[in-house]
Amino acid sequence: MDEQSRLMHSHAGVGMTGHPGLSQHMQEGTGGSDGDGRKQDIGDILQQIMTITDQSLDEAQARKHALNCHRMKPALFNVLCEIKEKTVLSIRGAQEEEPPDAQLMRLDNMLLAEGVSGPEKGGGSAAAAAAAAASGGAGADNSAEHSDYRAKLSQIRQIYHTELEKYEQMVSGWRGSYAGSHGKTNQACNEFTTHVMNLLREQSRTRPISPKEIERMVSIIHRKFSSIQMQLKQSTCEAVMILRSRFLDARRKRRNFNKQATEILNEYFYSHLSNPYPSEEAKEELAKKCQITVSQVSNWFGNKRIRYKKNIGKFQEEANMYAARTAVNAASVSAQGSQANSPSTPNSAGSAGSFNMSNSGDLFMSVQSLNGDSYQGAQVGANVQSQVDTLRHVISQTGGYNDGLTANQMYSPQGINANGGWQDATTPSSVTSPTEGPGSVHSDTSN
DNA sequence: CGAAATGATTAATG
DNA sequence: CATTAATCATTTCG
Repeated sequence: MDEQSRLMHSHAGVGMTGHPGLSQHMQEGTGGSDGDGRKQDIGDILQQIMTITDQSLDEAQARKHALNCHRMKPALFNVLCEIKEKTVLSIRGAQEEEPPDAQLMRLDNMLLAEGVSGPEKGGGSAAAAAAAAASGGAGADNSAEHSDYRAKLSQIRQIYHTELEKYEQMVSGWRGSYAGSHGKTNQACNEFTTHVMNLLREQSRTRPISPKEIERMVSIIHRKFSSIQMQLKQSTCEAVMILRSRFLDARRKRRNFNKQATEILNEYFYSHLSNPYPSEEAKEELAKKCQITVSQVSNWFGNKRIRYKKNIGKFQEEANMYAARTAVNAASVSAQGSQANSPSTPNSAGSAGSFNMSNSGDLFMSVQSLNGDSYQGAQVGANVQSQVDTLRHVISQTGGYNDGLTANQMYSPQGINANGGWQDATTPSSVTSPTEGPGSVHSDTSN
């Protein structure tokens, strides 16, 4: 205590030099007669301040009042404020500026994108109703699956908003373009700030507290609150991410297509085996028939192609089955038009046995070019092609005469072809059956 | 229950 | 942007 008072003393002495306010007060206070008396006064005041907390409350109040009324008080107060200001500034001058939160921006953007911080569409309790209504509208299945997700999301949003409101603060000039809501009511923060300010003001009567310091205090509070806010945003983001991965990852809610849909898809696949890449329209058609989306059709074909190619043997049975079925269909439908089922085809798609695509590709090419030249529409080409595909299977199933050809022209029992797939098959322009050429194909198929 | 089947996602590719 | 290949997560099957 003694030590401290001496310290204060010396400080006061230092501060006195060149302090207009102090000298002014001094003059009017003591009349400027003797310096020792003034020092004595200051010492007394300081002593009283230092010991004030040791006293009982009533005593302290009385002493406080007395001190407040002391003639030296304003001057001393100013000096102390100034000293404090200086020391504080020297302690932490530059490191005030916090890093301009790029992360906060990211979080905020994400929340906005996720529909959490955006405009509330169908608020709290109405969320379930909204979901229900939506389920009535488009894609009942889809929305029904998502309703749970939406309910949970709106729950998160609600919590987020109520919490945010508490910590929201009117940061006056904090990134002008920043999308946060500025003018919102800010219960907790404002409340707390006001409380602290009142407290400080109250204390400032007996304790050296300058307006600047109050300001700084407020800014500290605001920073704290904003960091809380950020934490809130962060955990909200986390929650949303978890929710997303739990509900929106379709892998978790996979349903097998119904049998009928699979039949349709397989039918198409095996009847277009040489080029199982449905056009956009074809995909739409299939999607409609199967009651699934176009992208599901795409997925299906993607999976099918890759899995077929990977292990043709496994699909042999299936292939034959569908091929036979569609072959029967084709035969019965266009029985008289084309007796293409005759195995007399010279090139015979000898490949058929192992489903080499290069041969079929050539065949396809020739048919296509033929169509291109002639008046026939593409439709015919497709028909022919699909029949050829199915026939190849029938032939292969029936077994017979293709072994030799398979042996010398065929390789890779497991591979589609050496080039690796359907894609390449259509590209080579050279016709592999030089003896006959397109003409034979024409005669074979359109006869 | 474990393995196979299967629909969806992802990274790489042209 | 469509496809392939690898992979994931689920469903179905034995």
